[in-house]
Formats: sequence, C-alpha cells, structure tokens
Amino acid sequence: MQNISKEDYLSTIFRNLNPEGKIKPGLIAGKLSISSAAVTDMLRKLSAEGYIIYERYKGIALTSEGENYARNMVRRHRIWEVFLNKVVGMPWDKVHEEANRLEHSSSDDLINRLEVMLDFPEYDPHGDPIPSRDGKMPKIKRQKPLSELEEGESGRVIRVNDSDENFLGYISKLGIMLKENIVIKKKIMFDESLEVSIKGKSWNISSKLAQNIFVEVKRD
Amino acid sequence: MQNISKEDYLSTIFRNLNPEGKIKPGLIAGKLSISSAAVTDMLRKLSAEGYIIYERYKGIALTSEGENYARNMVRRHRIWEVFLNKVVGMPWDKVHEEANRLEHSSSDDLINRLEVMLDFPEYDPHGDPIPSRDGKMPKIKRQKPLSELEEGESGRVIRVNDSDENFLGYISKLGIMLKENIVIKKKIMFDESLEVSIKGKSWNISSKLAQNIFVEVKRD
DNA sequence: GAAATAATTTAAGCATACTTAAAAATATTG
DNA sequence: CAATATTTTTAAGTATGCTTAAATTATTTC
Repeated sequence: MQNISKEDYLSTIFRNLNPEGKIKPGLIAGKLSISSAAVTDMLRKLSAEGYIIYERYKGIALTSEGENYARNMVRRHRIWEVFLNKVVGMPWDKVHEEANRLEHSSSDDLINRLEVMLDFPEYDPHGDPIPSRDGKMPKIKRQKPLSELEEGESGRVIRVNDSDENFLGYISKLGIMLKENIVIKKKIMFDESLEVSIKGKSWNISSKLAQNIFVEVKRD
Repeated sequence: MQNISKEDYLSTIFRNLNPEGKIKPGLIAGKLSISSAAVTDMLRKLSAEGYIIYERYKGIALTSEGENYARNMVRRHRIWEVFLNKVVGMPWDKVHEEANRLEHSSSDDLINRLEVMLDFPEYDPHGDPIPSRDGKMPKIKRQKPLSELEEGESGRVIRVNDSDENFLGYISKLGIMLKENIVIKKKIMFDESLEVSIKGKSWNISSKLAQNIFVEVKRD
C-alpha cells in the first residue's frame, strides 16, 4: 500500500467499528479532522482496492484484507508505544503522537524485532491490547468508565483514552496510572463531577475526565 | 517544514556538495531518481522558503538555515542506523533503507534520547560521521578508496558506501567490515579488478566494488 | 570562437488528497 | 406520513510533486 493517508483511514475505521462491525463516513471525517467529501472520495478508492465494503449511503465494513491491514497498523502503533515508553523512557503522554508517525515508517521486520526485545507485550502503555504477529488479540478484561462507578465504590485503572496528550499529562499529575486504585468519595450531581481519592489524596475530577478512565469490572 | 520530499532534497544536497559548497540540479535528480524538471520546480520552492540559494543556471548552495536543517536530517538518519544495528540487531545492509523512512518520522526529542542510550556515537555502522546535537561533526580520518591502493599495500576499512543494500550484503560475505584489514595481492590491469586477502582468504573484487570501500590513509 | 553537445528550465499535463458549495438521500420529528 | 433536519455524495476547484517534450542556456570540442 505505502500510503500514510490510506493507512490512517483503515486504522481509524478499525478502531471505531460499531458492534455490528460497521462505521459511518461522518465518524471517520471527525476522527481524521477532514471533510466528509474527502472521506467519500477515499472510500471509493479503498473499496476499489478491496480493503473495504462500501456502497453509497450504506455503512462501511472492512474486508478481511482490510481488517488484516488495519490490525497490523494498530499492532505497529502499540508496539512502538510500548517501546518508546519502556525502552526509550518517554512519558506515556508523549508516545501516542510519536507512534502515530513511526507506525507508517517501519517494516514488519523492525516491528517484530521490537516485539521480541519487549518480550511480546500484550498491552500498550494506555492499556490497549496489542495484536500478535498472527493477528490474535489478547483477552480484554471487563471494564467501564470511572464515571459509571457509584459513590463509595472503587476501581483499579486498566485503560485510559490515549488520544489526548493534555488529558494524559493532567491525570498523571493526579497520580493516575495503570493499576492504580481510585475511590469514589462523592458524586456531585450539579456538574456530575467526582470527588475521588488516589494514593490517599483527594481530587475533584470532571465528568468528561472520568469518562476517559476505565476501571476493571469485578462482577456485573 | 514537515515534508518528506523537501527533507530528502535538503539531505541530498547536503551530502553531495562539492568542495566549493555547491551542487548542480542534475546530480540531485540522479540521486533522487526523478526528472531534472521536478528538481527545478522544487529548487524554486526551497529557495523561496530560504533553505537554499538558487539562481537559474547557477549552482545551488545551502543557506545556513538549510544547512542546519539538512545536517539535522543526516543526524537523524545516522543515529537511527546505529540504533537499529546496535540495539535492535539489524544487519548493516538493512539499516539504511529503514532509517530513510524513520528519519522523517521522529521528533528531535526521540533522536536525542536514542543518542543518549547509544552513549553519543560518532560514526554510523558504515563509518559515516554523526553530527552532534549542536551541529558539530566529529573528526574524519584521512581515507581513500581501496581501488587507489597499490599492489602489496594494505588498508584498514573505515568507511563503506551505504547506499546499496546488495553491495553491503555482498561485501559482508567476503568478511569485509569496519576495522577489517585488506591486503592488495594483485591488481589485474585488464579490468582493474583486485585480488585481495581478507582474514587469510583470497577474493577477486571488481574495480567498482573497490571504489566504494574506503581505507584509512596513514600518510600522504 | 563557432558549432555541437549537454544540462537546465519552461510549458503543459497528471494523480493525489484535500477544500467548499450544492444536490441528493436518509433519518428524525411533530 | 409529510415536513424538516441531518448526513452523504457530487461537482468544481486547489496545491503538491511529479511526468514528458520543447526551448533555452551553458559547456565542450574542434
């Protein structure tokens, strides 16, 4: 393929499929910050090249070729993230952007070598699962956003949204990291913010923040 | 800048300046495998942006801004090469191509971190010097191509041309690597090939091959 | 130093990936 | 279920970085 734009489209489609395995053009346009018209254009090309199934005004689905390609892009991205974080020592709020560029510029051979160096990691620094060389995804633990916990409950962080550098930088300052325990001390109804306790310290965090932090669900 | 093409132009110009600090369009076109017309186009843009000094039908020179940009690209490329070779374990004949892509996709912060991990290397796996963070070049030893040695002379390899993967793969099989000693046993006048001895084994190598292997010059 | 050769530039054109604006199809709402 | 709102597509246009062919300038050779 050898095309940054197309790789970004496939990756975005893959990461945002709904439970039926479909996605609408508008969502792609939003994620990539481009016009819907540009998306329509590209969808026709991706369809012609056999990566997606697309009929105008219908939802978009990946072909198995497209899915393989996209999954490999996600793999590249997340292996780079682990590498940058663990080996190079970059903070977790910087690795996403760097990996966004590196993922398009590395051979599969390089990615495989990095994976070996890292001893086959299963999750990236934000808790997202890393597809294996043969396309298998590791098991994902049951999880829900912090915002859905009740007063008095607590949860162990197992994933955070990786797409916003400022968000990650901010929650780091609160002491939030993977495996950290967070206690919901109070839910403020007025603005749906939360009073939480992390490592013995109390903080008030907004609803939006809480929606992007995911904790393990012990039982349903 | 944020532009792979322009970065490749600047890099190519920098690497191929003549002793007067100039280069002709045709050479750039050759190195980049594109038409001279395309080069003329781009030279106007690079000139408008202040990276080069260019008047039609005159030679091209880098401005100090262009030189800094280009030197930094070379730095990125060579640090990646060392990293891929030393840390990731890629063979020296594979690192150039991989670095050619990575050099456009990495932040200065990442490069600086890699440099620290590598303990500030001065030469890449092919013997080319690595510009430091503040733009200084390490000393280069006096050198000449193997093809210029006389019968009976010998030389220690300190640099090889890095641009051809097959060339590097081939000379590796002959046991040629940096710091290796090569003895010229015989110069064959008919085709200017050389009979050489490496690690006690004899080989016949072509003139073209010998022109791309550089040995240390002890005295002039 | 004029003629022949080589290098460079100009001109016209192409594919790509985007844009905005208008048209068409779909989804929502009263 | 018809009117309205939203989403998607089409149409026309742009910047970029290339191409080939022709014209121009520089260089080499005799």
